[in-house]
Amino acid sequence: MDPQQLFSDFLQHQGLHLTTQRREVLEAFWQADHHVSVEQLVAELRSRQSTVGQTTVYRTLKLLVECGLAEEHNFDATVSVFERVTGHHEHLICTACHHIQEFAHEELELLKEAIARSYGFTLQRHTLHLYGVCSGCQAKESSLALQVV
Amino acid sequence: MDPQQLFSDFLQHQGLHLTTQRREVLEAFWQADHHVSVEQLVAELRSRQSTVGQTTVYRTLKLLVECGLAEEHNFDATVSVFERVTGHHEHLICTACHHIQEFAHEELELLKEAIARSYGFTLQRHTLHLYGVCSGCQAKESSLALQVV
DNA sequence: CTACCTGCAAACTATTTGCAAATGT
DNA sequence: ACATTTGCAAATAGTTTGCAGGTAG
Repeated sequence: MDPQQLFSDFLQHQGLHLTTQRREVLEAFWQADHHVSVEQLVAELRSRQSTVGQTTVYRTLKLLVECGLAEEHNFDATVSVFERVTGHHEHLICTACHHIQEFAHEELELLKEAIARSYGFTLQRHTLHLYGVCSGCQAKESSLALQVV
Repeated sequence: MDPQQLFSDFLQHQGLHLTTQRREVLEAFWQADHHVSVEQLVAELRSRQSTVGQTTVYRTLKLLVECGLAEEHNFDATVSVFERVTGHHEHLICTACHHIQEFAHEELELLKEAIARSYGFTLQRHTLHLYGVCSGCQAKESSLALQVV
């Protein structure tokens, strides 16, 4: 479904207003990199001649999370990053270059359901973060090691 | 292996000093709840008549993470919590009462290794967080629903 | 004796909030 | 009309850092 439509419906249902700023934030967010921080999103908006304040970006992203269009992640850092929700997937995070590789895994989904059930938990959501070094950075590291030697 | 011994060896190897404060922090940390925030650990130390400052607790926990005795987690909150490292395990987090249930799962470990390998990643560590409602809170919620009705 | 450590206070950073003016329905 | 929204500036909260005096090796 069209995200603008979904957002608009959500706002109406909550008695909230669909403002120019909220439309601009969603549009920029939806077209930006898959993972953006508030700072990055503000920069993107500025480059689009939008004058939306950073406070509004924070508040709008919170709304987008509420209506299920966005997901917030912390990974390792102190800044939160937001990603648009399309389907569920997990993350492989390179600790060297901070590249994020997404992946989905059917078997894992089933496993996780079974585990939660066995502990009497009703699952709401989950995050699987695999931290490691990606192939590109491994190549760089080994050539660096040669130089040092 | 004895954690105090491991810590002592680690410090010596790094040319750092084993101070009274560092010994106290490790001891309190090792005996405290499985998951503690800095604030909780300081409170625990105070109740033991220790006068260690909170800055030192932050710095010592960082050292404990470096030498592999502690792990830092953020879960959903803004505060970091630290847990002592014994063996690897995952976390089920109750979003209602914030209870944390730990579990280990052999099959999952293998799966995760296979996934990382298939994307050319060399795995360093990973976190699987399952968020949901525990059985106790589900019971409370349903009785609450009856009252409202 | 020398480099490391402590703890206070101040700095820092990401995020949140109060409020007066502006805006959507 | 009227509640909601905006954006600035100020507050907040967790964590980090500078520094002067103290301590381990």
